[in-house]
This record gives sequence, C-alpha cells and structure tokens, in this order.
Amino acid sequence: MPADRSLPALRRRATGRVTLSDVARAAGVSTSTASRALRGERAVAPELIAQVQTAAQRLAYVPDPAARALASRRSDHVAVLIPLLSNTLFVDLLEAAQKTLRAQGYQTLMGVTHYDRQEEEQLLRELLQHRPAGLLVTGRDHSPASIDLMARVPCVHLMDLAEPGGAVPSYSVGFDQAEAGAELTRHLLRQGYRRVAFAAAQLDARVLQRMSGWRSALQAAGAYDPTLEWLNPAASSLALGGQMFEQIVQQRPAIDAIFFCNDDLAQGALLSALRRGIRVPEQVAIVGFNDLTGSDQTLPALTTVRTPRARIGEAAAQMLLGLIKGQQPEQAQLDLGFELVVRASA
Amino acid sequence: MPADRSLPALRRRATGRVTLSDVARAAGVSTSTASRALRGERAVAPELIAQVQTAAQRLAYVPDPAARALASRRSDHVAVLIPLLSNTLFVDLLEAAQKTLRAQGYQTLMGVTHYDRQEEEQLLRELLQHRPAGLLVTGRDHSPASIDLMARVPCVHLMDLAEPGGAVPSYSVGFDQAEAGAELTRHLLRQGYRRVAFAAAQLDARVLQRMSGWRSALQAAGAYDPTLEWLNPAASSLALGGQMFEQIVQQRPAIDAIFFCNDDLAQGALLSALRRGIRVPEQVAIVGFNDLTGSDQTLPALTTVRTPRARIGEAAAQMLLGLIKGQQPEQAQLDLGFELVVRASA
DNA sequence: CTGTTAGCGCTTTCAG
DNA sequence: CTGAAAGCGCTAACAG
Repeated sequence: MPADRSLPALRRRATGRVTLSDVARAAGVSTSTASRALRGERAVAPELIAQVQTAAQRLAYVPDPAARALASRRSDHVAVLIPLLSNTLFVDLLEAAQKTLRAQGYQTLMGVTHYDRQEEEQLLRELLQHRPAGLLVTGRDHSPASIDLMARVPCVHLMDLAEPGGAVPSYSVGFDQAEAGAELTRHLLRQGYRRVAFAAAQLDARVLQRMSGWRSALQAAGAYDPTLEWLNPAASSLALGGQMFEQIVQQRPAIDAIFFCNDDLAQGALLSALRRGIRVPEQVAIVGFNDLTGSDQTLPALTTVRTPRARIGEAAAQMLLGLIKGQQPEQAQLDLGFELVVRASA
Repeated sequence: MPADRSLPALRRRATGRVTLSDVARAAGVSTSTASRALRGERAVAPELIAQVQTAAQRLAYVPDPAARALASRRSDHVAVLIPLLSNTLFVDLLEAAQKTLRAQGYQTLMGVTHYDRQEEEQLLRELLQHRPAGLLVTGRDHSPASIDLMARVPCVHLMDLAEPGGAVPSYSVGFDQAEAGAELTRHLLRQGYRRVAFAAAQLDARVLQRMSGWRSALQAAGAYDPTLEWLNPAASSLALGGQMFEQIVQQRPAIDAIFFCNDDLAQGALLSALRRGIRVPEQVAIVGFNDLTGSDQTLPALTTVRTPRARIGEAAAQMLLGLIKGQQPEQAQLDLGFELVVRASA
C-alpha cells in the first residue's frame, strides 16, 4: 500500500507533461512572462527572454496546442479545401500550401469537396469547429452559407481571381483562365488551324472560363462555331479523353484542332489517335491545359499551357499567413500568370 | 457611454459561443450529464439523453475540440504519414483513410516524409504535440526515436505487413510485396520469357521486396542473372522510365522482358518504345506494378499487378478506429492481397 | 444514474 | 515591462 499520501484530498490529473509553469518556475518568472517570452511577444526584457528560452530548452518544453487554442480562441490549424484528390492539379496546390504553412508552424487540415457545394458547406462547418487560424479555398463557387462561414476567418481563394458576382471583397491567388484559354486558341489560329473544337469534362468554373476564352478568340478571328463545343459533365480522365476524341473525330471529320480542357483528356486523345492511326498534328492538332506530368512524354509531345499551381499554393499560403498576422496584402488579387508551352502536338 | 455597468469587477471573455453548460442549463441537467449524454456514454437515463439532445439541437451547440482535447488529453486528430504526395499510390491511401476517419468524426493531419527518416521523426514530434488519437504510418523503415514516438499512440502501418526486425509487435494492413513480385515474374516465365530484367527507381523498402520476389521466382526457374538488375535511386517518373528503357535496350539487347517496379516507369518505357519503333511485347515484353491510372490506356495496354490501395487505406483506418476504442483487431497483420492484371504488354 | 468540483495548460485582462 | 488571477469549454474523479 502507498506510504506517501500527504495530499489525500487533492485529485490530481497530472500528466507528467512539462508545462509552461514548469518553465516559468525554472526561469524564475511568472507564467505570463514565460508565455510572452516564448511567443516573442514584445514587451519582455531581453535577459528574461533568454532565461525563459534556456529553461524551456533544458526542460524540453513542448507547448500544448489545445490549451493554447482554448485560451486564445485561435488554433494553429489552417483548413485547405480542394475539390478532388484525384487530380494532380489540386494535389500540387495542397502540397505547396501545406509546405509553406508547416514552415510557419501551422497544421493543415484538408477537406475534399468533390465539387459539391453542400459538401463544402458541411466540411466548412466541421473544420471551423477547430477554430482554424485561416482558410484556403479552391474556386469561387460556394453556397451562401459557405460564404458566411468563410467570412469568419482570414480566407484566401485559390486559382480563380475574381468572384463571379464581384460582391464581397476578398483575397485570391491564381491566374486568368479565360485569357489562358484565349492565348492557347490564338496559338492554334496562328498555326493556321481554323476549325478548333473545344472538348471538356468536369465542367467546373475554371473549365468554363477557359471555354469562354476559346470562344472569344475564335469569335475575334471570325472562326467561332457553336457546334464545335463538346461538353461532358463526367469526371476528367485519360479514358474519357480517348472516348471524346473518337466521338469527335467520328462525328465531325472537318476539324483541324481540338482544345482539351485538361491534359489528362488530351493525353487520352493522343493515345487513342495512336491506336487508330490518326496522325497528330497532321490530321488533327491537339492541345491540353495545365501541363501535367507526362505531357512532355506523350507521342507527339503535348502543346499545352503551364499553370503555376505550386506557386499559387505557396503564394496563397503566404498571403494567408500575412492576413492572420493582420497584415494587408499588397494586392488582394494576385495574378501569377501562365505560360504557353509549345511542343509537337499543335 | 454605456449605462449598464452592474458587474464592473468581472472580467469576462465571453465568446458568444454556445457552450455545454448552456445546453445543460437548458436541459435542466448538470454539465457532466450533458457531456455524457452527448457523447453517448452509457449510464444516462434515456429521457435525459433526449432532453439534452433536443436542447443541443435547439441551441445549435457545437462542441469545442480544443477544450475537449485539453480536458481529456486526447484529440480527434489522426495523423497520417506518407512518403510523397506526388505518387498516386500514396494519395489513394491518404484519401481512403481520410474518408473513413472523417466519417467517424476524426480529422486527418497529414505529414509528408519524403522518404526521409529524419523528416519523419521531426514530423512525428510535431504531430504528436496535437495528442492525436492515433497514427497511420506508411512503411516500416523508421528511426529508433520514431519507433519510440509511435509507441505512444495507437498506430497502424500501411502497405508493409511484417516489420524488418520482427521486434516490436505491431499492427499493419497491406499485402505481400515479394509474393506479388514473384507472381508477376512467374506470369512472365509462363509466357515463355526467360531473360527478365528488373528495373527500379526510388528503391524504397517495398520496391526492394518486389525485387526479391522477382529474384526468387527467376532462381526457382533457373533463370536468374544478377546483371539483369537495373536500379536507379532517383524518384520514379514517366521520363525516367523512358530513359531506363532506352539504356537497357541499348546495353542489353538480349532481354525478353522488363519488370518495372512501378507503372509510371513502365508507361514511360512504353512511350519510349513507341517512339523508337520497338514492338511490345514482340521484341520486349513490359510489365509494371500498381495498376495506376492510365495503365489500361497505354499502347499496348500494360500488364501489371493491381494493388488494393484504397482498401488498405480504409481497412487501416478502420483498424485504427478499433484500436482507439480499445478493441483488439482480429488480425494484427491484415493481408489484403493483390491481383495480377494481364493486358497486352506481356 | 447524476451532480459537484477540480482541474487540463495556456492566454489575457487588469493592476502595478 | 511584469505578475496575479480569471477564465477558455470541457472531462473526469469522486461522492452521493
């Protein structure tokens, strides 16, 4: 039986953890000073800071994020919402953001919306419970409730610059999808292709913007024909690209070029062309979008638009970090541009 | 100027948040009863449970994870460590695990180790600060310190079943990589290919296991030749697959088939073969591993081994969830098998 | 089965 | 510039 029961009335739940007050005691200061010293909050004497830091180091003090979150009503989490994990594009975004955030001591909570406004809203509710310090959201298509929820925390939008309605002022990092689509189309026109089809799947807002770019470029050249649009709401994939290609070729042989809204579709089309002995770009030119992995390896190598996904993820995270600290970003809408990559397929 | 200052001494930090005690008051019970009722902890009268739930609903009560974590010393986080985000394999794992975890109210904290033991250790330290309820870790190659850290929380290993040393008893969900490698090699042998090369990149533990399966199958057939191994420590990619293929073909024309350790390499090789006019499988057969997206679209379609990544992610999450609840899994090592997918390339 | 009462570990007023 | 003390919102002993 235990001999030492000097404090029988005390119900302790001591966890053995080294706490801030341990550090404070060791450094000979109060917990508040220790807290301030450790967080680098100014208004603490330099020597005290040193003492506290030494003590913390010696005791191997590890702050408790839960306690901190509870007391300060702000966690070190940042929620990142993306539509899909099965699209490299979004994974690249996530990876870059996560890396940047982690370097500043923030934990990423990821949410996958599956392009579903309801799911996004639900996710937002769940994630907001954790009182994230900030939010990174893909796109601009949200339910009204989601928009309300997002307004509660510093928030930066990824990919799309302008909001559709232009209502709420907000922050974003991305590039001009419509302009990129137009630029790519103009390249095709310059190469002498006139009958340029647009083939798309998934049909999210960005795809639609690219389409409008394609349309305006063709209209400007007097080459627009509405029957050149091939839209398929299904998820984008290599296989679907192949199918769409075969369909287009079968039904409309009088086509010079096809602008696929995403590289995976274009890659699938290229494979299908190979299989059916259709020569690219001689019989039909093909271009894609995003410059995903493998697009430089296809046969022929794919002409496409390189989009700065990693830089977007990083810059958005950086902007958010600034916002969290209360800084105003230099530009609310950061345009990172894009790059036409001309290879052999068009 | 504010007229009502009845409680000047009280320094409130009221957040406006609906708290558990609001719910308890509304339901006419104590906070502990409310807490128990809401968490479905038994030993609460059914009618009280109903009252509490109604009150919670009416007040739109949202529990605070930070407060809960602080009080219970256990958060609703689960940390998931994967080597890379640039490999579909791991993203599939992550996605499946995350989905399963979220359905049970757990938040996923992801960590990317970049195949680096030090980075994994560091990540583990960071993530463990959050007192995760559990851990999902890819592979079995960890630093001693990491192993210690992992022992502090319920933990399930993904992909690799057995631990190298066989020391610590532990939980895992995966399949037998060596057997899969052997099986694929035997298929090649059955098709009449004798000189079967093994080409690998990345060289992680799993790749090496596949290689040992390849070796033993060849040895059993008396067809093993150590000069048939082509190892490249670089990261796996389509482009690298192409390069390796060209190298192999150039230096060792007397080869019947090549077993690439991963589909992306094999896909690159196929493209390269196409480019150089080398017929597959007539001149050289090619097989890959994992059945990644696109492998059914290549020319010719790729023969490979389908690995149950999504099921692994899900089952591992499920096992972890059980462990967290204190349940003992039926099997500590869950083997989910694999499937030979014979297509046209071999 | 239910309520009381201490905390969990930290930040933040408020005074000094 | 520093310290005391009051919580943040919840769970967990303990006693009834």
